[in-house]
Amino acid sequence: MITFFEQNASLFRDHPLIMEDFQEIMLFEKIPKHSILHNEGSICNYLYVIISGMARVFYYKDGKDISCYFAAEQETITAIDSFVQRKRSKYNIEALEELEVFKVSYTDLEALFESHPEYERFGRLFMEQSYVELAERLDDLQIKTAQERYETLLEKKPNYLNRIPLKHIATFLNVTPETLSRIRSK
Amino acid sequence: MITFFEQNASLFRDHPLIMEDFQEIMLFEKIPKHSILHNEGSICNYLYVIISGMARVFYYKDGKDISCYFAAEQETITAIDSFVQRKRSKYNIEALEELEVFKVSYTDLEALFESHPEYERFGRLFMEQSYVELAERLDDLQIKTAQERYETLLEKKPNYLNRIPLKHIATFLNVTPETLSRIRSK
DNA sequence: CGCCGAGTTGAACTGAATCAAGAAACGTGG
DNA sequence: CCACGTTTCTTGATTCAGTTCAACTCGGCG
Repeated sequence: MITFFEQNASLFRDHPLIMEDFQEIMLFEKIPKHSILHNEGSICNYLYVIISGMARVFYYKDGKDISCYFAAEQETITAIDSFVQRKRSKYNIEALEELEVFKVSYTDLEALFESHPEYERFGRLFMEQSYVELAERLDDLQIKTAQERYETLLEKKPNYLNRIPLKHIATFLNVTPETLSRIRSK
Repeated sequence: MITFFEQNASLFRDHPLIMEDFQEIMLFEKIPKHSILHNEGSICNYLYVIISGMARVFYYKDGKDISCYFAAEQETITAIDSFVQRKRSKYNIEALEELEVFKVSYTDLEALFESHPEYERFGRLFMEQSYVELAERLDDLQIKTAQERYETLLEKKPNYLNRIPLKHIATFLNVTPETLSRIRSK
């Protein structure tokens, strides 16, 4: 978890002591490769902070499996639609590698926000950061060619390409596996 | 501004009295049609809550004007990358109609968060909501055809189509004006 | 009026999808 | 540790959704 805080160090500038309370509501867990951490149609009650390993969020469109988010060490993952809005999720979460995570339940997190409102700040800054990253991905998808999207991913997240099956990278980039293969053979 | 709070009523369930402090830092402003509220390359210091009128966020890719966000009554608009991260923005904001807005400066908002940390909650919930909406748009862009993207917009934001020039709708949906025209002629 | 940008329509073109088939990598059980 | 079946990845040929280019219409505004 320390790495997670290092990663988000800027968020804690003003509240260096914040870690301790937060750590109390985190549960360490080992999760085997290929496990499904969350199933679509149910409400997602956990936010996972990844210590080691890799996971993805995906959903089904006309029976096809579409990846829409990956997370590795020091990153977080959850079925955001459900976790935040407390409704049934359209997303699934899968462990792409064996995972070591700290998980935080929605209930505990809410309770923490209630009892220690100073954590709200952390929550807000975290969401702001996430929003900006998502907006960048959307811009990429909106205007870049398949080739450019691949290059952007290579640049921003080089390690994804070694660790994630190409078929998932393909749907993430919104190309077919065939096209991705052709792009890569250059 | 009342409408803004009605729109986001759920956010205020727990803090019904929150409006008053917040209103103090809002400045009412009338902005003529076609004005540029924010220019790329500068830091965006304002969040605008729209009371009447319509605005858009856009940027340039290879000299082409690409719209990536629209906001109408009761919605908010800012150059999010810049407002949040305090860096030069890649985005511009333009009034598509004459606007009546309340604007909130970053400095005042930060000061409010500092002096009344209970507002952080509002900020967090607002960002969560925004994030989920953005994620939906990203999913649309990732897997839907031009036709489907148009239909989704029609369904979610029917009034956009009467009020926004089609060339902007086109770039927003990531199609050419020609394609949008053909889709519509059915 | 006449101009200019916005929108439409048609024809040719192209980036990426689809379909198909083979090669390589993976994992499971013997 | 190997054999075998399954899945993933590659490569080629064909097809198609959407782009590009070009010409024309319409509506607003000086």
